[in-house]
Amino acid sequence: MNIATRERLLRAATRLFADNGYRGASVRDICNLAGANPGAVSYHFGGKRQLYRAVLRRAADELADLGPRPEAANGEAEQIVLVDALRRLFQRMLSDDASTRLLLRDLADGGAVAVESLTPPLRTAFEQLAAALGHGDNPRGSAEGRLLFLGLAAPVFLLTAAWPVVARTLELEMDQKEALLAELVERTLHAHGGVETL
Amino acid sequence: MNIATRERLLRAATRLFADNGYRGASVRDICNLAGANPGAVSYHFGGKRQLYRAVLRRAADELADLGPRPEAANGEAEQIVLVDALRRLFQRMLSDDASTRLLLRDLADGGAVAVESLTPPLRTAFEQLAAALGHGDNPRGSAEGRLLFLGLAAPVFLLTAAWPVVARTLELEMDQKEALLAELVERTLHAHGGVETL
DNA sequence: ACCAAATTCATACATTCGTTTGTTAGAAAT
DNA sequence: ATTTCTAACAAACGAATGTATGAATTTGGT
Repeated sequence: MNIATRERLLRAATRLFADNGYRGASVRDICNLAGANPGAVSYHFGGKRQLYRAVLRRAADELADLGPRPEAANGEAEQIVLVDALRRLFQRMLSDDASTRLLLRDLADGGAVAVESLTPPLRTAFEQLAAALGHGDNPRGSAEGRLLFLGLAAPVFLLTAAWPVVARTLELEMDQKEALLAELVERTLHAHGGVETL
Repeated sequence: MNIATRERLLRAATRLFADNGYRGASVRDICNLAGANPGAVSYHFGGKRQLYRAVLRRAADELADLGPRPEAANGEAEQIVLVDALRRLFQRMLSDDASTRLLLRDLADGGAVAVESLTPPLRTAFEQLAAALGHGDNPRGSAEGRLLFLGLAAPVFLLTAAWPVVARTLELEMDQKEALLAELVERTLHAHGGVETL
Protein backbone atom coordinates (compact mmCIF):
# COMPACT_ATOMS: atom_id res chain seq x y z
CA MET A 1 0.00 0.00 0.00
CA ASN A 2 2.50 2.53 -1.12
CA ILE A 3 0.56 5.36 -2.70
CA ALA A 4 -2.58 4.34 -0.89
CA THR A 5 -1.60 6.05 2.34
CA ARG A 6 -1.49 9.40 0.67
CA GLU A 7 -4.89 8.78 -0.86
CA ARG A 8 -6.36 7.58 2.43
CA LEU A 9 -5.04 10.69 4.11
CA LEU A 10 -6.73 12.84 1.50
CA ARG A 11 -10.07 11.10 1.93
CA ALA A 12 -9.96 11.21 5.71
CA ALA A 13 -8.93 14.84 5.68
CA THR A 14 -11.72 15.73 3.28
CA ARG A 15 -14.33 14.30 5.60
CA LEU A 16 -12.92 15.69 8.83
CA PHE A 17 -12.16 19.12 7.39
CA ALA A 18 -15.65 19.31 5.96
CA ASP A 19 -17.24 18.27 9.24
CA ASN A 20 -15.13 20.23 11.71
CA GLY A 21 -13.27 22.90 9.77
CA TYR A 22 -9.54 23.41 9.49
CA ARG A 23 -8.66 23.88 13.12
CA GLY A 24 -11.40 21.57 14.29
CA ALA A 25 -9.87 18.58 12.55
CA SER A 26 -6.63 17.56 14.21
CA VAL A 27 -3.78 15.89 12.40
CA ARG A 28 -4.06 13.01 14.84
CA ASP A 29 -7.72 12.45 14.07
CA ILE A 30 -7.05 12.52 10.35
CA CYS A 31 -4.19 10.06 10.63
CA ASN A 32 -6.26 7.87 12.92
CA LEU A 33 -9.12 7.74 10.45
CA ALA A 34 -6.68 7.04 7.65
CA GLY A 35 -4.88 4.36 9.66
CA ALA A 36 -1.56 6.18 9.57
CA ASN A 37 0.91 7.78 11.93
CA PRO A 38 0.62 11.26 13.39
CA GLY A 39 3.62 12.25 11.33
CA ALA A 40 2.22 10.98 8.06
CA VAL A 41 0.71 14.34 7.22
CA SER A 42 3.99 16.16 7.57
CA TYR A 43 5.75 13.46 5.61
CA HIS A 44 3.41 13.28 2.66
CA PHE A 45 2.22 16.84 2.38
CA GLY A 46 4.73 18.89 4.32
CA GLY A 47 2.29 20.03 6.98
CA LYS A 48 -1.33 20.43 7.88
CA ARG A 49 -1.83 23.63 5.92
CA GLN A 50 -0.64 22.08 2.69
CA LEU A 51 -2.79 19.03 3.23
CA TYR A 52 -5.75 21.36 3.61
CA ARG A 53 -4.88 23.13 0.38
CA ALA A 54 -4.59 19.81 -1.43
CA VAL A 55 -7.97 18.72 -0.11
CA LEU A 56 -9.63 22.00 -1.08
CA ARG A 57 -8.12 21.96 -4.53
CA ARG A 58 -9.30 18.44 -5.17
CA ALA A 59 -12.80 19.28 -3.93
CA ALA A 60 -13.01 22.29 -6.19
CA ASP A 61 -11.73 20.38 -9.22
CA GLU A 62 -14.15 17.58 -8.50
CA LEU A 63 -17.07 20.00 -8.61
CA ALA A 64 -15.67 21.78 -11.63
CA ASP A 65 -15.45 18.55 -13.60
CA LEU A 66 -19.19 18.14 -13.30
CA GLY A 67 -19.87 21.35 -15.18
CA PRO A 68 -20.36 21.65 -18.95
CA ARG A 69 -17.30 20.61 -20.92
CA PRO A 70 -15.80 23.21 -23.25
CA GLU A 71 -15.84 20.88 -26.27
CA ALA A 72 -19.59 20.37 -25.95
CA ALA A 73 -20.25 23.88 -27.18
CA ASN A 74 -20.18 22.95 -30.85
CA GLY A 75 -22.37 19.89 -30.70
CA GLU A 76 -25.66 19.87 -32.53
CA ALA A 77 -27.87 19.24 -29.48
CA GLU A 78 -26.35 22.02 -27.45
CA GLN A 79 -29.20 22.52 -25.07
CA ILE A 80 -29.60 18.86 -24.17
CA VAL A 81 -25.94 18.36 -23.37
CA LEU A 82 -25.86 21.58 -21.44
CA VAL A 83 -28.94 20.83 -19.43
CA ASP A 84 -27.59 17.40 -18.57
CA ALA A 85 -24.37 18.90 -17.28
CA LEU A 86 -26.26 21.47 -15.25
CA ARG A 87 -28.49 18.82 -13.77
CA ARG A 88 -25.47 16.76 -12.68
CA LEU A 89 -23.78 19.77 -11.18
CA PHE A 90 -26.86 20.96 -9.31
CA GLN A 91 -27.69 17.55 -7.90
CA ARG A 92 -24.15 17.18 -6.70
CA MET A 93 -24.17 20.57 -5.01
CA LEU A 94 -27.56 20.02 -3.45
CA SER A 95 -26.54 16.73 -1.88
CA ASP A 96 -24.41 18.08 0.93
CA ASP A 97 -21.26 16.17 0.22
CA ALA A 98 -17.88 16.98 1.65
CA SER A 99 -16.70 18.96 -1.36
CA THR A 100 -19.54 21.43 -1.19
CA ARG A 101 -19.25 21.93 2.54
CA LEU A 102 -15.52 22.45 2.20
CA LEU A 103 -15.95 25.16 -0.39
CA LEU A 104 -18.48 26.89 1.83
CA ARG A 105 -15.89 27.03 4.59
CA ASP A 106 -13.34 28.34 2.14
CA LEU A 107 -15.74 31.11 1.17
CA ALA A 108 -16.14 32.05 4.82
CA ASP A 109 -12.36 32.24 5.01
CA GLY A 110 -12.11 34.59 2.07
CA GLY A 111 -12.60 32.12 -0.74
CA ALA A 112 -9.02 32.05 -1.99
CA VAL A 113 -9.26 28.51 -3.33
CA ALA A 114 -12.80 28.94 -4.60
CA VAL A 115 -11.89 32.00 -6.65
CA GLU A 116 -8.85 30.38 -8.10
CA SER A 117 -10.23 27.03 -9.14
CA LEU A 118 -13.96 27.60 -9.50
CA THR A 119 -13.86 30.63 -11.75
CA PRO A 120 -12.70 28.96 -14.99
CA PRO A 121 -15.40 26.25 -15.06
CA LEU A 122 -18.02 28.78 -14.05
CA ARG A 123 -16.93 30.95 -16.94
CA THR A 124 -17.28 28.23 -19.55
CA ALA A 125 -20.63 27.25 -18.06
CA PHE A 126 -21.76 30.83 -18.36
CA GLU A 127 -20.60 31.18 -21.94
CA GLN A 128 -22.23 27.95 -23.06
CA LEU A 129 -25.42 28.80 -21.28
CA ALA A 130 -25.59 32.20 -22.93
CA ALA A 131 -24.74 30.70 -26.32
CA ALA A 132 -27.38 27.99 -26.04
CA LEU A 133 -30.05 30.52 -25.14
CA GLY A 134 -29.22 32.94 -27.91
CA HIS A 135 -27.36 35.64 -26.02
CA GLY A 136 -24.49 34.73 -28.27
CA ASP A 137 -22.35 37.76 -28.82
CA ASN A 138 -20.50 39.03 -25.77
CA PRO A 139 -22.83 37.68 -23.12
CA ARG A 140 -20.79 39.20 -20.32
CA GLY A 141 -21.42 42.68 -21.59
CA SER A 142 -25.19 42.48 -21.58
CA ALA A 143 -27.39 42.84 -18.55
CA GLU A 144 -29.47 40.00 -19.98
CA GLY A 145 -26.56 37.62 -19.84
CA ARG A 146 -25.62 38.56 -16.33
CA LEU A 147 -29.19 38.18 -15.17
CA LEU A 148 -29.45 34.78 -16.75
CA PHE A 149 -26.30 33.56 -15.06
CA LEU A 150 -27.14 34.94 -11.66
CA GLY A 151 -30.71 33.75 -11.95
CA LEU A 152 -29.38 30.22 -12.07
CA ALA A 153 -26.29 30.40 -9.88
CA ALA A 154 -27.79 32.39 -7.03
CA PRO A 155 -30.69 30.04 -6.19
CA VAL A 156 -28.47 26.97 -6.41
CA PHE A 157 -26.00 28.57 -4.08
CA LEU A 158 -28.63 29.75 -1.62
CA LEU A 159 -30.35 26.39 -1.43
CA THR A 160 -27.01 24.65 -1.10
CA ALA A 161 -25.66 26.76 1.70
CA ALA A 162 -28.70 27.91 3.63
CA TRP A 163 -31.47 25.47 2.87
CA PRO A 164 -32.58 25.04 6.50
CA VAL A 165 -33.16 28.77 6.79
CA VAL A 166 -35.03 28.96 3.49
CA ALA A 167 -37.15 25.92 4.26
CA ARG A 168 -38.21 27.32 7.61
CA THR A 169 -38.91 30.72 6.12
CA LEU A 170 -41.11 29.41 3.31
CA GLU A 171 -42.60 26.70 5.56
CA LEU A 172 -41.47 23.91 3.28
CA GLU A 173 -40.50 20.39 4.23
CA MET A 174 -36.83 19.57 4.32
CA ASP A 175 -37.13 17.13 1.42
CA GLN A 176 -38.55 19.70 -1.01
CA LYS A 177 -35.25 21.28 -1.77
CA GLU A 178 -34.79 19.67 -5.17
CA ALA A 179 -38.38 20.40 -6.13
CA LEU A 180 -38.10 24.06 -5.24
CA LEU A 181 -34.86 24.46 -7.14
CA ALA A 182 -36.29 22.70 -10.18
CA GLU A 183 -39.26 25.05 -10.14
CA LEU A 184 -36.96 28.03 -9.85
CA VAL A 185 -34.57 26.98 -12.59
CA GLU A 186 -37.36 26.08 -14.98
CA ARG A 187 -38.99 29.47 -14.60
CA THR A 188 -35.70 31.27 -14.95
CA LEU A 189 -34.77 29.42 -18.12
CA HIS A 190 -38.22 29.93 -19.52
CA ALA A 191 -38.12 33.63 -18.74
CA HIS A 192 -34.96 33.86 -20.80
CA GLY A 193 -36.50 32.05 -23.72
CA GLY A 194 -34.77 28.72 -23.23
CA VAL A 195 -35.42 25.08 -22.71
CA GLU A 196 -38.70 23.93 -21.30
CA THR A 197 -37.73 21.38 -18.71
CA LEU A 198 -34.61 20.85 -16.67
CA MET B 1 -15.54 50.69 33.47
CA ASN B 2 -17.72 48.10 35.04
CA ILE B 3 -19.98 46.75 32.37
CA ALA B 4 -17.64 47.99 29.69
CA THR B 5 -15.36 44.99 29.94
CA ARG B 6 -18.16 42.66 28.97
CA GLU B 7 -18.96 44.85 26.01
CA ARG B 8 -15.33 45.12 24.96
CA LEU B 9 -15.05 41.36 25.13
CA LEU B 10 -18.08 41.03 22.87
CA ARG B 11 -16.70 43.44 20.32
CA ALA B 12 -13.25 41.90 20.29
CA ALA B 13 -14.69 38.41 20.05
CA THR B 14 -16.94 39.45 17.17
CA ARG B 15 -14.00 40.68 15.17
CA LEU B 16 -11.67 37.79 15.93
CA PHE B 17 -14.32 35.11 15.51
CA ALA B 18 -15.33 36.62 12.19
CA ASP B 19 -11.74 36.80 10.98
CA ASN B 20 -10.40 33.49 12.23
CA GLY B 21 -13.36 31.31 13.13
CA TYR B 22 -14.21 29.78 16.47
CA ARG B 23 -11.11 27.69 17.03
CA GLY B 24 -8.89 30.14 15.25
CA ALA B 25 -9.58 32.90 17.74
CA SER B 26 -8.00 32.13 21.09
CA VAL B 27 -9.35 33.32 24.39
CA ARG B 28 -6.04 35.03 25.02
CA ASP B 29 -6.16 36.98 21.77
CA ILE B 30 -9.72 38.07 22.47
CA CYS B 31 -8.87 39.19 25.99
CA ASN B 32 -5.74 40.90 24.73
CA LEU B 33 -7.68 42.86 22.12
CA ALA B 34 -10.28 43.75 24.75
CA GLY B 35 -7.64 44.75 27.27
CA ALA B 36 -8.71 42.15 29.79
CA ASN B 37 -7.35 39.08 31.54
CA PRO B 38 -7.33 35.56 30.18
CA GLY B 39 -9.89 34.64 32.81
CA ALA B 40 -12.29 37.42 31.85
CA VAL B 41 -14.11 35.24 29.32
CA SER B 42 -14.77 32.51 31.84
CA TYR B 43 -15.87 35.06 34.41
CA HIS B 44 -18.27 37.06 32.27
CA PHE B 45 -19.61 34.37 29.95
CA GLY B 46 -18.77 31.08 31.62
CA GLY B 47 -16.50 29.87 28.86
CA LYS B 48 -15.43 30.33 25.28
CA ARG B 49 -18.36 28.43 23.78
CA GLN B 50 -20.93 30.60 25.52
CA LEU B 51 -19.09 33.74 24.48
CA TYR B 52 -19.29 32.51 20.91
CA ARG B 53 -23.01 31.90 21.22
CA ALA B 54 -23.52 35.37 22.64
CA VAL B 55 -21.56 36.90 19.78
CA LEU B 56 -23.47 34.95 17.14
CA ARG B 57 -26.82 35.79 18.66
CA ARG B 58 -26.00 39.48 18.75
CA ALA B 59 -24.79 39.41 15.15
CA ALA B 60 -27.99 37.72 13.98
CA ASP B 61 -30.23 40.07 15.94
CA GLU B 62 -28.30 43.04 14.62
CA LEU B 63 -28.97 41.96 11.06
CA ALA B 64 -32.55 41.06 11.82
CA ASP B 65 -33.25 44.52 13.25
CA LEU B 66 -32.42 46.05 9.89
CA GLY B 67 -35.23 44.20 8.15
CA PRO B 68 -38.78 45.45 7.70
CA ARG B 69 -40.59 45.99 10.97
CA PRO B 70 -43.82 44.05 11.47
CA GLU B 71 -45.83 47.16 12.34
CA ALA B 72 -44.95 48.80 9.04
CA ALA B 73 -47.23 46.45 7.16
CA ASN B 74 -50.35 48.58 7.69
CA GLY B 75 -48.90 51.95 6.73
CA GLU B 76 -50.22 53.78 3.73
CA ALA B 77 -46.93 53.99 1.84
CA GLU B 78 -46.18 50.32 2.16
CA GLN B 79 -43.84 50.02 -0.74
CA ILE B 80 -41.67 52.97 0.19
CA VAL B 81 -41.14 51.82 3.75
CA LEU B 82 -40.48 48.31 2.60
CA VAL B 83 -38.01 49.31 -0.05
CA ASP B 84 -36.17 51.47 2.45
CA ALA B 85 -35.86 48.58 4.85
CA LEU B 86 -34.65 46.28 2.12
CA ARG B 87 -32.11 48.81 0.98
CA ARG B 88 -30.72 49.14 4.51
CA LEU B 89 -30.57 45.40 4.94
CA PHE B 90 -28.91 44.78 1.60
CA GLN B 91 -26.32 47.49 2.01
CA ARG B 92 -25.47 46.13 5.43
CA MET B 93 -25.06 42.61 4.13
CA LEU B 94 -23.04 43.71 1.12
CA SER B 95 -20.56 45.62 3.25
CA ASP B 96 -18.66 42.67 4.61
CA ASP B 97 -18.94 43.47 8.27
CA ALA B 98 -18.23 41.04 11.06
CA SER B 99 -21.87 40.06 11.54
CA THR B 100 -22.29 38.80 8.01
CA ARG B 101 -19.05 36.89 7.99
CA LEU B 102 -19.94 35.30 11.31
CA LEU B 103 -23.26 34.08 10.01
CA LEU B 104 -21.55 32.62 6.97
CA ARG B 105 -19.34 30.60 9.26
CA ASP B 106 -22.35 29.51 11.22
CA LEU B 107 -23.98 28.30 8.03
CA ALA B 108 -20.87 26.29 7.18
CA ASP B 109 -21.14 24.74 10.64
CA GLY B 110 -24.75 23.73 10.12
CA GLY B 111 -26.41 27.08 10.66
CA ALA B 112 -27.93 26.36 14.06
CA VAL B 113 -27.89 30.00 15.13
CA ALA B 114 -28.84 31.30 11.70
CA VAL B 115 -31.91 29.10 11.49
CA GLU B 116 -33.05 29.97 14.95
CA SER B 117 -32.67 33.72 14.89
CA LEU B 118 -32.78 34.64 11.21
CA THR B 119 -35.97 32.82 10.28
CA PRO B 120 -38.52 35.07 12.04
CA PRO B 121 -37.33 38.35 10.51
CA LEU B 122 -37.01 36.70 7.12
CA ARG B 123 -40.56 35.49 7.43
CA THR B 124 -42.00 38.93 8.16
CA ALA B 125 -39.89 40.37 5.35
CA PHE B 126 -41.31 37.79 3.00
CA GLU B 127 -44.89 38.43 4.05
CA GLN B 128 -44.60 42.17 3.73
CA LEU B 129 -42.89 41.89 0.40
CA ALA B 130 -45.60 39.64 -0.95
CA ALA B 131 -48.30 41.88 0.46
CA ALA B 132 -46.80 45.04 -1.00
CA LEU B 133 -46.56 43.47 -4.43
CA GLY B 134 -50.08 42.11 -4.48
CA HIS B 135 -49.48 38.44 -3.77
CA GLY B 136 -51.56 39.04 -0.73
CA ASP B 137 -53.41 35.89 0.19
CA ASN B 138 -51.24 33.03 1.38
CA PRO B 139 -48.03 34.03 -0.38
CA ARG B 140 -46.21 30.99 0.91
CA GLY B 141 -48.52 28.66 -0.93
CA SER B 142 -48.02 30.14 -4.37
CA ALA B 143 -45.08 29.50 -6.63
CA GLU B 144 -45.20 33.19 -7.50
CA GLY B 145 -44.56 34.21 -3.93
CA ARG B 146 -41.71 31.77 -3.49
CA LEU B 147 -40.10 32.92 -6.70
CA LEU B 148 -40.36 36.52 -5.67
CA PHE B 149 -38.73 35.88 -2.34
CA LEU B 150 -35.94 33.71 -3.69
CA GLY B 151 -35.39 36.08 -6.59
CA LEU B 152 -34.43 38.71 -4.07
CA ALA B 153 -32.81 36.69 -1.32
CA ALA B 154 -30.69 34.44 -3.50
CA PRO B 155 -28.75 37.16 -5.36
CA VAL B 156 -28.14 39.11 -2.18
CA PHE B 157 -26.81 36.02 -0.51
CA LEU B 158 -24.65 35.03 -3.43
CA LEU B 159 -23.10 38.44 -3.83
CA THR B 160 -22.56 38.66 -0.10
CA ALA B 161 -20.85 35.33 0.31
CA ALA B 162 -19.11 34.72 -2.99
CA TRP B 163 -18.65 38.07 -4.64
CA PRO B 164 -15.01 37.53 -5.66
CA VAL B 165 -15.99 34.40 -7.55
CA VAL B 166 -18.92 36.10 -9.26
CA ALA B 167 -16.91 39.17 -10.15
CA ARG B 168 -14.16 37.13 -11.75
CA THR B 169 -16.65 34.98 -13.60
CA LEU B 170 -18.57 37.92 -15.09
CA GLU B 171 -15.37 39.95 -15.53
CA LEU B 172 -16.63 42.78 -13.40
CA GLU B 173 -14.62 45.11 -11.22
CA MET B 174 -14.65 44.51 -7.51
CA ASP B 175 -16.46 47.77 -6.81
CA GLN B 176 -19.44 46.97 -9.02
CA LYS B 177 -21.08 44.72 -6.49
CA GLU B 178 -23.73 47.19 -5.41
CA ALA B 179 -24.47 48.16 -8.99
CA LEU B 180 -24.95 44.58 -10.10
CA LEU B 181 -27.21 43.81 -7.18
CA ALA B 182 -29.27 46.92 -7.79
CA GLU B 183 -29.72 45.93 -11.42
CA LEU B 184 -30.75 42.45 -10.39
CA VAL B 185 -33.19 43.51 -7.71
CA GLU B 186 -34.78 46.15 -9.90
CA ARG B 187 -35.44 43.66 -12.69
CA THR B 188 -36.74 41.06 -10.28
CA LEU B 189 -39.14 43.49 -8.64
CA HIS B 190 -40.25 44.79 -11.99
CA ALA B 191 -40.83 41.27 -13.29
CA HIS B 192 -43.16 40.70 -10.39
CA GLY B 193 -45.10 43.88 -11.03
CA GLY B 194 -43.65 45.96 -8.23
CA VAL B 195 -41.84 49.15 -7.54
CA GLU B 196 -39.77 50.76 -10.21
CA THR B 197 -36.57 51.72 -8.43
CA LEU B 198 -34.81 50.32 -5.41
C1' DA C 1 -15.25 56.37 55.77
C1' DC C 2 -16.44 51.65 55.80
C1' DC C 3 -17.69 47.16 54.39
C1' DA C 4 -19.31 43.71 51.33
C1' DA C 5 -19.82 42.47 46.78
C1' DA C 6 -18.23 42.59 42.29
C1' DT C 7 -14.50 42.72 39.23
C1' DT C 8 -9.78 42.44 37.60
C1' DC C 9 -5.46 40.55 38.04
C1' DA C 10 -1.18 37.41 37.73
C1' DT C 11 -0.28 32.80 37.76
C1' DA C 12 -0.59 27.97 37.11
C1' DC C 13 -2.71 23.71 35.56
C1' DA C 14 -3.78 19.87 32.57
C1' DT C 15 -4.59 19.01 27.66
C1' DT C 16 -4.07 19.08 23.10
C1' DC C 17 -1.94 20.78 19.17
C1' DG C 18 1.47 20.30 14.89
C1' DT C 19 5.80 18.92 14.07
C1' DT C 20 10.40 16.69 14.57
C1' DT C 21 13.23 13.05 15.64
C1' DG C 22 15.60 8.58 15.29
C1' DT C 23 14.70 4.12 13.77
C1' DT C 24 13.01 0.04 11.23
C1' DA C 25 11.27 -2.74 7.25
C1' DG C 26 11.29 -3.63 2.58
C1' DA C 27 11.98 -2.72 -2.20
C1' DA C 28 15.36 -1.10 -5.84
C1' DA C 29 19.72 -0.59 -7.50
C1' DT C 30 24.43 -1.56 -7.81
C1' DA D 1 25.15 -9.98 -1.70
C1' DT D 2 25.61 -5.37 -0.44
C1' DT D 3 24.28 -0.78 -0.61
C1' DT D 4 20.70 2.92 -1.24
C1' DC D 5 16.56 4.83 -0.70
C1' DT D 6 11.70 5.46 0.30
C1' DA D 7 7.86 4.77 3.30
C1' DA D 8 6.03 4.11 7.77
C1' DC D 9 6.55 3.87 12.54
C1' DA D 10 6.66 5.07 17.85
C1' DA D 11 7.98 8.52 20.82
C1' DA D 12 8.62 12.98 22.38
C1' DC D 13 9.10 17.93 21.79
C1' DG D 14 7.86 22.82 22.58
C1' DA D 15 4.16 25.75 22.04
C1' DA D 16 -0.47 27.08 22.56
C1' DT D 17 -4.95 26.11 24.18
C1' DG D 18 -9.15 26.71 27.67
C1' DT D 19 -9.91 27.00 32.29
C1' DA D 20 -9.31 27.30 37.47
C1' DT D 21 -7.45 29.59 41.51
C1' DG D 22 -6.72 32.91 44.95
C1' DA D 23 -5.08 37.43 45.87
C1' DA D 24 -5.55 42.34 44.81
C1' DT D 25 -8.35 45.98 43.45
C1' DT D 26 -12.31 48.68 42.45
C1' DT D 27 -17.12 49.76 43.00
C1' DG D 28 -21.45 51.13 45.18
C1' DG D 29 -24.48 51.51 49.09
C1' DT D 30 -24.83 53.02 53.92
